[in-house]
Amino acid sequence: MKEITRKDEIIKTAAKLFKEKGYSAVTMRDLATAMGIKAASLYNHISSKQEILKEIIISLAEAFTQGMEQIKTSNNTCVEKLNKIVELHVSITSQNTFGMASLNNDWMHLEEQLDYYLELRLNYEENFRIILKSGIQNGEISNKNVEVMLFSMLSTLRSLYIWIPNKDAINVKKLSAQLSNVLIEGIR
Amino acid sequence: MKEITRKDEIIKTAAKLFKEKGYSAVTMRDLATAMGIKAASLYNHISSKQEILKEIIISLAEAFTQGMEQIKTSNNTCVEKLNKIVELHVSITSQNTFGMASLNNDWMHLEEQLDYYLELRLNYEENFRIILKSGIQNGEISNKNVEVMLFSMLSTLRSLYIWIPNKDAINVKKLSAQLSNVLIEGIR
DNA sequence: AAACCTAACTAACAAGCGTTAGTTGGTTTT
DNA sequence: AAAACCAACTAACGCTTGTTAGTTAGGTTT
Repeated sequence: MKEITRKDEIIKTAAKLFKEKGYSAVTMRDLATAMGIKAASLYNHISSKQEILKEIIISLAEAFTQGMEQIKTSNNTCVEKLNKIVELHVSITSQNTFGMASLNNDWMHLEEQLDYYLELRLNYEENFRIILKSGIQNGEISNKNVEVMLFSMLSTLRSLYIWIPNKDAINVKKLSAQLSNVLIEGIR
Repeated sequence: MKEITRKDEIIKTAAKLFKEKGYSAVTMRDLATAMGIKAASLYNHISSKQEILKEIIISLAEAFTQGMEQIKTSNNTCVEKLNKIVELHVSITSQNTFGMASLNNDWMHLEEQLDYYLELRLNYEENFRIILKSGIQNGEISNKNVEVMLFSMLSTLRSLYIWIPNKDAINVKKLSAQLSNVLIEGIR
């Protein structure tokens, strides 16, 4: 169950390269060189370049969807839910900064799975929006433009992959708390 | 002085395509088709694909540098300076959402100009950081982690290109005010 | 010992890439 | 009317792309 297959290694290496140059600029020969083998040998483990991208992006998108589902069905206050969302992003991102780059920058190169990805994303954003709106309604959150708030928070959370150092040594709880504080309470 | 050259049209069209698929995934034949001509004809106006990217990115990076220079030498309060920075981003982005996508996503594909771009970016971020720090020092800004604040604000401002509708019809002042409010005062 | 599996290899393919050379017809300048 | 310029064209180049076919050596299972 826990063992790392050769395919996993290829996907992980690919994610690293995709982060640096983007999906389109990374060739199968680049990837093979990084793995220390020949390009053709990759195809003993994966069926296509596209499959690698799909594996990276869809698994992450589904992790976010699942995390959001848990948060929305919890009976926390809206602000607590927002805290949990921040934590979700910090947690997932710190465990896979490379993959998050693909999720953010290369999703448009998905082929078969593009519609599915877009559906997940739209759903995620809508759940986020609902939390903000009900927070305004019950007075937890100040009555400002919802779309501006949503955009601001999501932009920051989506950019975490650029910023989070690439090690598990990161303190998820602490960083999440600092981020939540800045995002929710402002900087004044 | 004001006339739009054929080269300008090519660069503008290229920026639009680069936003959709990224620099590497856009071929000179794609660009030619979008212009209604053949790929070879492009070379009557530009010297290389790389030159197009350079023109898009460097002109924007220099616009930000110049804007920041004016803000830092003004004698406004730090919070007012932050307001001006937000306005700078909204203003530049609303005038060139396509180009901003390249600036954010394709800068690593610059060749000769990569070092120069990185220098401009580092300088811009440092000036931003100094404004935040002096705001904390004189009590205008709450004493939170500077890097978290900087990261949060910059992430949001850099993502504007995804969000701002692609027309000049946008009300720069109004959107800037809303954004500043959310970023500085928070959402509580 | 035979059969199978794994993970690499060499060689090659057809398609697509950025770019160059040389040409053409229409417009503007001399 | 001649010369120069502009902005397109056709044809082709050498190279790189993702991918396939077929092979091989070593380890595991039957």
